[in-house]
Amino acid sequence: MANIGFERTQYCGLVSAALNGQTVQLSGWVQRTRDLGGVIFVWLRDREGLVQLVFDEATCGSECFKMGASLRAEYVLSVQGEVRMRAPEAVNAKLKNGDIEVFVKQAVLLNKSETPPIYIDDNAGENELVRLKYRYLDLRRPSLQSTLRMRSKVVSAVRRNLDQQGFTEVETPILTKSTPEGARDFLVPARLHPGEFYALPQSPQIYKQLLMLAGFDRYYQVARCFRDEDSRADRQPEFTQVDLEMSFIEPNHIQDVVEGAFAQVFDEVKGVQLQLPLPRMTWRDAMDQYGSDKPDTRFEMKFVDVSPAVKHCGFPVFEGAVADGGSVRGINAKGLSDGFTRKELDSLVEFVKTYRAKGLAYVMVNADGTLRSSFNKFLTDELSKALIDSMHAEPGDALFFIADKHNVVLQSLGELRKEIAKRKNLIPEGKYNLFWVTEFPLLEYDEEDDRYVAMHHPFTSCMDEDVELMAEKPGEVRAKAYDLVLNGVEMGSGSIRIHQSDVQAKMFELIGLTPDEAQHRFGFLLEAFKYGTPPHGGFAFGVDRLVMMLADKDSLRDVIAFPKGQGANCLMMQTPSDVKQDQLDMLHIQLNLPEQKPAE
RNA sequence: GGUCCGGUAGUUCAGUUGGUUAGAAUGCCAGCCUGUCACGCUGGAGGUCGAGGGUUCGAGCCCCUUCCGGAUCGCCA
Repeated sequence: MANIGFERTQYCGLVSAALNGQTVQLSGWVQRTRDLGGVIFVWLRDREGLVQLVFDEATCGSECFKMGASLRAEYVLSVQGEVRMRAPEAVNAKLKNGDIEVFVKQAVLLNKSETPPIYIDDNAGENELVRLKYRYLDLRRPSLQSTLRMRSKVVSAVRRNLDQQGFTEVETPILTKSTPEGARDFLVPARLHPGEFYALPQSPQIYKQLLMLAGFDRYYQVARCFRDEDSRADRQPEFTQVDLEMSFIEPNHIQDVVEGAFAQVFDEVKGVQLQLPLPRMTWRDAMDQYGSDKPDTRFEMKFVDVSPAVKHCGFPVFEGAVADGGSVRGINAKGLSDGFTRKELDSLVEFVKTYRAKGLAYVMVNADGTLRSSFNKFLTDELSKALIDSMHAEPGDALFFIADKHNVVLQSLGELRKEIAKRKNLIPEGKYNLFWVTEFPLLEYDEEDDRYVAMHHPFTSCMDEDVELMAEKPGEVRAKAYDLVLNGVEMGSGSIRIHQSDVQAKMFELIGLTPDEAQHRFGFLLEAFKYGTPPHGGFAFGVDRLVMMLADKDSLRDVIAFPKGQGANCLMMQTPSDVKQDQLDMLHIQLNLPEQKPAE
């Protein structure tokens, strides 16, 4: 067998009828073989797709033919051969290039493979454990390949867009300082400073503000961020965001920049033209109408506050909630009065209970105008009229109500709204509702700690018109903070920052940091702010989530090459892992592990 | 920290009321086959039923503990 090397002339998936009659060299992995005895068909795969090889003894010679018969799945192969049209009856319409095949003249087996534990096929459904353990094989799948290529295009589009708008990309440290607010930090011991630790950044927030102070004016970074919190399908401990910051800027201008970048991404990656400027919705409206600061506006079912109508209705559950300072709100599932079986309704009751709602009340308006409800005993003529009027209900509608404390009502009814839309297919496909939620509260009350905490982060400035509220009603102060929301998912958030040292100090005080603590944690920042800090603000959005939405995936694992599992671990590398005692000794770290159960 | 789902052949799964030697498909191995394309045909190998303990004459199945994976509430400024 001649040594033909392995450098390709073409990608397998790109061989087409246009190359008919030409000799090509292809390199890739064996997808599948069909040995018919006298002729062997082999699908060869590379990043661009498949092509059918034909091993015919008359064309390739006996030695090569014998090798062809020994091929197995995932063997690495390079072949030289002639592209030929297939006979019309032999065309495979399922292959992109199923009208041609490559008659092998020479071949070299570059590597063998063990029988792989997973099939390299999008339709195969191994469980997550196997997929993550053999991630390098999982990544051979066309869907993961195309998603990661889409991700690369997204980041490229963002970079080009921001570069064009005069931004400078600056890298900031990964080894940084632990911050008391917010998520748990990942800590890194400092060998040269026994007993002291770096923290991995939750975001480059402070660095980018210092870059504004330093006069860069427009900064961005594709930044890796870390949070030591429990994972979810849409939350990884390690993630990537596009982080940007601008000086001498108003919120509208930052939003313009971000919109421009998103428009370019949607255009280049999906061929979708976004209508700019994007719509705005205040946080208050979002909460009142959808019970969420990241509403999914692809479908209706907006909230109606029926508290005034039911204040004295005689139904203890409704009356009680209002009397306790809570509320009663409802949604109208149009035309679905017959859409729910008894069992489904029960499961919806259970569903809202996971969000701490005590129950779910419903009224079905039958086609003939009669009513079926979960609280018939209390549903007087007067109450039904009040509810039907407030909910704008018509025959055929299904009304759902939750009565509880405000935040419980908002969250549980908001989740119910989404759940009903999902179950009843009320969400239109291929729609991208991208918009801003503005005027977030500056602070929210943390009942557990009995203090206010920053809703966005403690560097956020408040709206000028709300400054006077600060002293007496801090909970009502609105921030110059804004989120970007896509189809009910938070894409990113930003704000105008505090740029005055005294205001920043006051903010730390407001969220319960003693002056000593503030000085210890952020003294450098308070000092820096004294040296001519320009007004500035910025934004950051999650690359992983954006790609997840664009690629229509349900899990971040599908858009990250080497993701962590639920336990923030890596099944492939077995991380985290223990370390040698001398490594710990060098760091002056002594383990204090919980007692192991004795092995039985 | 809580709740729920799952763990049986390399893989995806079935396994009835607790009852003989734990099955199917696919993959794998061997043989046959010159137009397959999820090739076909014949034969074969392949199992710590996640682990430990208990109940029982008898456990994949019931009970307890535990490990692993996933979803989710809390948490995630």
